[in-house]
Amino acid sequence: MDQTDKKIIEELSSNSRITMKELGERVHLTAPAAAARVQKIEENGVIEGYSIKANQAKLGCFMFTFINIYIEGTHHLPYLSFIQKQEKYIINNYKISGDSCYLLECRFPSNEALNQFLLELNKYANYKLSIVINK
Amino acid sequence: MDQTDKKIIEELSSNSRITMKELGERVHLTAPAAAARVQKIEENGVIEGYSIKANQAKLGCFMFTFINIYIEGTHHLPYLSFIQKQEKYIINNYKISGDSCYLLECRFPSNEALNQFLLELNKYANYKLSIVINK
DNA sequence: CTCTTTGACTTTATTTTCGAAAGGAGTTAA
DNA sequence: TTAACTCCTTTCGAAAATAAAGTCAAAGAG
Repeated sequence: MDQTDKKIIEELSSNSRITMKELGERVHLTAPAAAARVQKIEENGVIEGYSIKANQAKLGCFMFTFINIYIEGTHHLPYLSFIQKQEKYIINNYKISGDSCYLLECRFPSNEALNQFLLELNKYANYKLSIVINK
Repeated sequence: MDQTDKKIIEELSSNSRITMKELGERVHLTAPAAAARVQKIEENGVIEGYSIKANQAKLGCFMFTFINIYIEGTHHLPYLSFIQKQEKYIINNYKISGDSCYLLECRFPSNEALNQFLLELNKYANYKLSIVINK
């Protein structure tokens, strides 16, 4: 993991569909050399996958939210199995140290979907809702 | 934006370095047809970019945090210009409705970097720190 | 000091993919 | 019917990826 590898990760972060030839040029390598490095970085688990940045609003999900989860006592399992079933709304469930137990990153297609979700969620945990206005 | 387009976005979300030929096969199209659709989706702004999922811990950033930002009064500009200068640590700055004004998503390479950042941050805003233990 | 090994790179050659162009099928409307 | 449009496939030359072979420098052993 030298400077060239870091540059490769930087370049792929900003555009992962770049060709190996172009990537090579940007880090002063030939295409095969760049491809070999990328493969090694993948094998080391530093690159876990290739994805897109999608505009959620244009995909019909105009509500982007963070939900702090508060669970009394030590029975986290009912909550955890609940959110596993709700994967279509949930982007990430962070276990955190601090005020609350978890921080849920979610998106919803409508107010109704959000409302329904919160009603269900309330059976398992208390929450504090934050709606993202802007990035 | 029909079912095929949604499938394309799904496939590219899970692997954006897939070839147009393979993408086409997965959505029952030829390579040129798939490429044409992807281009349209890009032009519509639904796909904003192509990126990687990098393992932050293996990149040497073992502290992943959320920081709730509280600003008294209406002078957000000093804070906003401060975080623009701190881009190397900051993944996202969400403007939110709810308890706090902003939610900062950050990663730090060390406790010292975090400490230094918080000392600086405190000149512009009050905060509440949450450290991510697990995803 | 010389020989060998190793690792990272380049060069070359082959296979695969891309991307532009042309054309066909289905739909809509005059 | 014909024209215009959309969306697709087929075709083919250009570009990129990939595999294989060769180069070079550093490190270690005899």
